[in-house]
Amino acid sequence: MQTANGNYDATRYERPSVTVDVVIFTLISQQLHVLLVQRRHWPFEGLWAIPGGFINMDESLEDAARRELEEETGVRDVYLEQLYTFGAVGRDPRTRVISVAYIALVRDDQQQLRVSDESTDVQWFPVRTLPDALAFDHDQVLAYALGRLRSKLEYTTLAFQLLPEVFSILELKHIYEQILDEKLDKGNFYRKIKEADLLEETPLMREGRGRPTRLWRFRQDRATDKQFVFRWREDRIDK
Amino acid sequence: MQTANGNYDATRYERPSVTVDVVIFTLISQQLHVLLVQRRHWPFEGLWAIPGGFINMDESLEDAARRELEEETGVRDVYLEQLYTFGAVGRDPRTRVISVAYIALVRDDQQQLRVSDESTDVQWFPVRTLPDALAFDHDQVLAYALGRLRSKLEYTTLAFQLLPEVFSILELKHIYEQILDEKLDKGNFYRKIKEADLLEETPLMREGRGRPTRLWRFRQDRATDKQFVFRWREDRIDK
DNA sequence: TCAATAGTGTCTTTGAGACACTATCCG
DNA sequence: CGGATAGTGTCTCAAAGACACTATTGA
Repeated sequence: MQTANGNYDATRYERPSVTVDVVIFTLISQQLHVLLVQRRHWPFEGLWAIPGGFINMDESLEDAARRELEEETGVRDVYLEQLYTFGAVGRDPRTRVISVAYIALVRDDQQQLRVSDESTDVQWFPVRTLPDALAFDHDQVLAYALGRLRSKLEYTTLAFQLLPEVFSILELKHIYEQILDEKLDKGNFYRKIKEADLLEETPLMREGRGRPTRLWRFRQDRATDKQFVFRWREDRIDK
Repeated sequence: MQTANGNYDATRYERPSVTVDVVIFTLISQQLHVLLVQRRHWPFEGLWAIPGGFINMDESLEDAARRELEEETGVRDVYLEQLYTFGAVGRDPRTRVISVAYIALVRDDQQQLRVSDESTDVQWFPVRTLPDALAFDHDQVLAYALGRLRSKLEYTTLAFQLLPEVFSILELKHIYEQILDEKLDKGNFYRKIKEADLLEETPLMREGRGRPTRLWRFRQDRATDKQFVFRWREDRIDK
């Protein structure tokens, strides 16, 4: 018992294993992708899985998530947020495993992928074309993560974690469209994002085929203190 | 590693303890209350704590939450929802403890409180007058639970879990006011709740000092399939 | 009758959504 | 000039909020 009695004995109870799993999202050429590792060993040998691993006794859950992420995939410097804890009996055939799942958002850029000796491969998958079967209950974990991501976009500045340092407003709109999976009106998007006063104009422009576009920077200061509600639909709610 | 290698050995890693803690809310005479237990033993002997305890190897997290809740407090038949997992190093002086926290909502009614041998007392506290110090990091857990509860009220039918079978619309309004901690307009509340079509009229009336009031029942069917967005303010968002 | 509580109606303001318009580049 | 992309203006409609009004009871 956490409310234990005086003669508490830490070894009295059999203990489950605790892991952290990290669902990592990024944008690659404007498409939302998720990072998976291919398992080298039993169980689920050869299947793709969400990266993760056992926690150490002297690190917090979030530290464990960062460490595992780097060890298994080489990805660093991510935005991390706890998602949910999965603890069904039998979700891991080896032993009882409680898994604390995290969402990570990274800027595409040049994350240097690395394969650990636990895996045969590490790869970004577009969320629209995921492998058919995933190891463990990772299909559920992934679905849950996607749902949460979509829902949080509408009322947080999470999407900015996926963008490079400077970006155009229409690029930002494109991300929202990707993740929400619906078309947004250009004019309304401009209005809404300007009103929110979350962006800072830079002197930079980017040239393309038509009219050059202004580049903006995300105002870090507003990010945390001011909540950003970006709600075009009221019916997409994270259960 | 969850992505373990072929010669995985379940005993290779030292394992943390895993507990579930349950923050239980109810309404008592229209005030929001939370249930705490007073610890009989070290550590934090004599301090109030959120009820909880170690999970068994053969039960899911939610099952564990229900079991602990009943064992420690006698409370049953609750609405349960996972809140967050707390895992800071040193949050429990005995050993490394990962705690999966749940929120529970119960109808006041006649929950028969019971004191387990782990505790010297079990008591409902109004959320506005909580004990100064709580055991472990339970003040944080509780604050987090309250934040979540407030936020979810605005876009779910959670509040109905706190109400008796039949109730008046103004009672419902009162709950919202309690939990959101702001006054709501009577007319607007009537409009909004009627439009949502979540209530079913009963033939019952309740007499009081002035005009008698109609009693309503919550339409279970609408509860799950239809999302209820009850948003008067956009700025109260659960981080 | 009045005090007390329940419940309705209505005006104003805000903001989302649709969509047409203007701007600036290249060729 | 026209095609392509960037960015603005404006109308409409629905819903939130403020608030005044009516209804029904007991004393």
